[in-house]
Amino acid sequence: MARPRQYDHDALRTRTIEAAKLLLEEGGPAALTARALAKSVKTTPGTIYNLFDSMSAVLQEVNRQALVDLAILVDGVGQTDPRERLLALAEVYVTFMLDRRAVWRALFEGPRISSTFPDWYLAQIDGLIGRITQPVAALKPKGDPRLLAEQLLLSVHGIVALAAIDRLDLITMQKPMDLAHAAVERMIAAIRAGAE
Amino acid sequence: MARPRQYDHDALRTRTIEAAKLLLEEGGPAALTARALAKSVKTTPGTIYNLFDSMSAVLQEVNRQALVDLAILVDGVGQTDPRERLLALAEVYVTFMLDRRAVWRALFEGPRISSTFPDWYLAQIDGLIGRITQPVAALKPKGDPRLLAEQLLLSVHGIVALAAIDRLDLITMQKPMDLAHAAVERMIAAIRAGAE
DNA sequence: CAACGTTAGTGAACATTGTTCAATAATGGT
DNA sequence: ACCATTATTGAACAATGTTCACTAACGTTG
Repeated sequence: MARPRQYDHDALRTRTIEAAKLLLEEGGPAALTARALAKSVKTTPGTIYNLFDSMSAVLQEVNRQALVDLAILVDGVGQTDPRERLLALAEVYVTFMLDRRAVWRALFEGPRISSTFPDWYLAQIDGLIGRITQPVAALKPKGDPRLLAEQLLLSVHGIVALAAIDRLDLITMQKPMDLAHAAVERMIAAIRAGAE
Repeated sequence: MARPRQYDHDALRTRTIEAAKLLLEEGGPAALTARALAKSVKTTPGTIYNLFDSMSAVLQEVNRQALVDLAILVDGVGQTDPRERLLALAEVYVTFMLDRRAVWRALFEGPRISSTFPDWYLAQIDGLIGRITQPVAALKPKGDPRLLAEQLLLSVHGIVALAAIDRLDLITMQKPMDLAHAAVERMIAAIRAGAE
C-alpha cells in the first residue's frame, strides 16, 4: 500500500493562503474567487477544493494567521500603568485591524462569510479579553472587571468594524484612533467616578 | 404619441419592496435573488430590472422604508429627563434593529452590499444624531455635545451590529439591551464626573 | 527492479447568480 | 382605427462555488 505523497502539499497550502491574502488586499472580498486563487498558485479549482473544504475555509485560514499576528503584537505591549496599558492595547488593536482591513472586511462583509466559528477562534478572542481584563481589574472597579473588559473591547471593535468597511463617515468625521482613545478614557473616568 | 402607462407601475414597485422584505426575513440575505423576487410578485427578472437599477437598489429601497419607520419611533419617545430620554432612545434603537435584523444584516453582510449611500440615507442618520445631541447637551458636558452624541450612537450601534449577525457571543454573554444601557450610563457618568 | 494500489491533480460539467437585450404585447393619444 | 411608445418577457451571457470521473504520478511491496 502506498502512502500519501506530501512533498509540497503543505507548501502549496501555505502558498495558497498567502495568495488569498494578496487577492483580498488587491481586490477586496469579491476578488477571492476559486478560479483566481487557483491561477495565483498555478493550479486548478479542483486542487483548491482538495486543500480546503470551501472558499469560506480559505478565508478563515487567512484570518487565523491574522489573529495569531495580533496576539503577538498584544503581548508586545510593555506599559504597566493601567491607563497607559489600556490605551496602548487599543492603539494596537485599531492599527492592526485597519492595516489588514481587507482580510477583516471579507470575514464580515463579502460573499465568503461563514456562519460558525471554530474553537481556536473563540479561544483567541477569549485570550484577548483576558489581556484587557488585567489592567481593568487594576483600576479596582465596583463591578466584574471581565464584563467591563468585554464592554471595552466591544466599543473599540464597533469603531474599527465600521472604519474597516469605510462607513465610519456615515456617523462621524472623528478619526478611529481618537474614538478608540475616547472610549478607553470614558471607561476609566466612569470607574474612577465609582460608577462601575 | 402614447404616454407611459403607469397604472400599477407604482403599485408593483411597492409590492416588490414588500416581497423583498419578506424574502429577507424568511431566508436571510442570500434569499433575496432576482428570480425569487420576480416569482414572489408573479413577474420575471427582466421586470425587476425595469423597476430597479440592480438588486442592491432593491435592498436599499427596503432599507429606506426601515429608516423611515425608525425615525417615527424615535420621534415618539416622550421622556424629557435627559438620562431617561437617552435610555429610551437606546432601547428604541436596539429593539428596532433586532426586530428587523434580516434587513439590516443584508445591508452589511450579504452579496447585495453597495459601496455608496444616497443622500437621503445620510440625512436620516444626521437627524438621528441630532435627536441624541439634544439630551446630551442638556447634561452640560465640557466638550462638544454633537461629538459625544456621535460616540454614543457608535457604541450602541456597534453592539446591535454584532448582535444582528448573531456574533455578539464571540465577545460576551451579556444581552444587547444591557450592554446598550451600560454604554448610556457610562457616558452620563463620565460627563457628570467632568471628564467630557 | 517491476508492478500495483493509493492518492494528488485535473478540467469539464452543473446549478445558481446578476444582468442585458432583442423581440413581443399592450396601451392610450391622435 | 391606427400606431408610436413603452412595459414585459424570457432567452442568453458571464461568472460564481462546487463536484466528480478520470489521469498521472508516486512509494510500497513482492
